[in-house]
Amino acid sequence: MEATVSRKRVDKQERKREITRAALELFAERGFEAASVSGIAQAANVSKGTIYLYFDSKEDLFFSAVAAWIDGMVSQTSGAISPNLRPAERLRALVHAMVELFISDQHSVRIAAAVFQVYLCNPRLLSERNVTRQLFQGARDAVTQVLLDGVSQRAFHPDIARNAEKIAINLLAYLDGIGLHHYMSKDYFDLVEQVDFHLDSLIEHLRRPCAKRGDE
Amino acid sequence: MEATVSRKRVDKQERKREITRAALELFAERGFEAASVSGIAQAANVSKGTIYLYFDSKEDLFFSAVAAWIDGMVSQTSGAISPNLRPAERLRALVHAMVELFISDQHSVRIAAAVFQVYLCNPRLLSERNVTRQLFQGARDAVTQVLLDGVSQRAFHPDIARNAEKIAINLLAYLDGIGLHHYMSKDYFDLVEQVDFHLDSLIEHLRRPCAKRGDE
DNA sequence: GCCCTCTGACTGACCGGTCAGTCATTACTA
DNA sequence: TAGTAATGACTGACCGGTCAGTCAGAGGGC
Repeated sequence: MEATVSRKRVDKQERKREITRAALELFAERGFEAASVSGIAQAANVSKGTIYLYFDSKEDLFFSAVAAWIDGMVSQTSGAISPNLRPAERLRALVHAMVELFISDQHSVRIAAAVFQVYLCNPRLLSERNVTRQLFQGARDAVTQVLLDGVSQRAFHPDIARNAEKIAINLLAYLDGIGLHHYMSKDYFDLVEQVDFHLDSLIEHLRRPCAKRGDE
Repeated sequence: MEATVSRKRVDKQERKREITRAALELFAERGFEAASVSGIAQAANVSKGTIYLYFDSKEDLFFSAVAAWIDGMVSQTSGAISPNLRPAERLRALVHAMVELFISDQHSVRIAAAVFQVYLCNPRLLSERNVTRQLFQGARDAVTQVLLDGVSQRAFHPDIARNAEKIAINLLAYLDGIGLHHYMSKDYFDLVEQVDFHLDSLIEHLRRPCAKRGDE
């Protein structure tokens, strides 16, 4: 009865971890909606039914996978924080370490994007998961502001003025994703190098509505 | 024949614009996958079949909607750019104006997130739409770097040190989305105000794995 | 060691529902 | 009437989630 060690085939914790790992992989690769539970089951070498022995729903699986990812990041970073620092300093150090880890992890951007979009598209989850609306809006606003302020500060700061065009075009490309493709199909870095020669046609192109595939 | 004013019911361009507008609304609200073509048709007051008279596929509709959104932003901003500036300066001014507009548009973050995730989850599109892989990776890296550098710079810059905790907790909350929810169910802003008193338990909480719903 | 019982982790066929996309039909104008 | 724009019922695929049934192996009696 007591001390029930691993009984049958595989340790339940281990199996749950395996499913979680496969899920995180697929959620990061395809996003929440496009990642199917069947696909995750296949990747974890279990049947779809098994997933539902360990998780209540796809949503539960998603947040469990993200939580496991966070747990991993936190355990990797929090150990190195000196306990001698004052609390506020320790939090700063923790954030700094997590940012470093975040950058070094290939999947981080995709996972963060998936989490962000799931919350964006399901405001209901904010209350269901005890995340206050103010908190989320604060986070969203902070991300937006930091993203945009950061870009504009970088783009216009004199110290990095020589990279301004590169960053600006990156932002434009990020913003439209397609609007510049007819222009960008030429070598983009060549464009940047010769920016003064091409800018007129670029802006001219931007002025015109994007008339892709002709309006018949 | 000439000056083809509204012929049948509605001008085709106008109808296409209406569908595009409804699509952008729903894509922004629910994301690419969760926004259904039927729903978009309903929001545009047309039938689903009509959508396919104007667009080849849902994907085509999505990128057309985004392109229209970009066209709108560009036409709103490019007109104000003085032609007397040197080309590089004009590009900077254009970016600056677009950033301003981006911030002021409620849907911008959601649309950008959707575009970003669609590209993240469908690398195939990068080549199909003549967006070079380098360009996209550049954009992604720029966004990531700017996002994280911006957060850490802000958090650690002495001028804004008094907001550091707020921003740090925002970042943590953004990163995990759920890991802090048991903590955050208390008033988050109270926490920030009394950060020195709560930080120890916060970090203690972060150290422990998130054991939600018990592992049985 | 052997056999039998019993458990529970696991399976995969199946369900109701939704999706993107199609096309025969209708509605309407010129 | 001729011709086109618009429709919405329909299709086949796939979705998340369920559950009756399977079977490897733990455990107990001898």
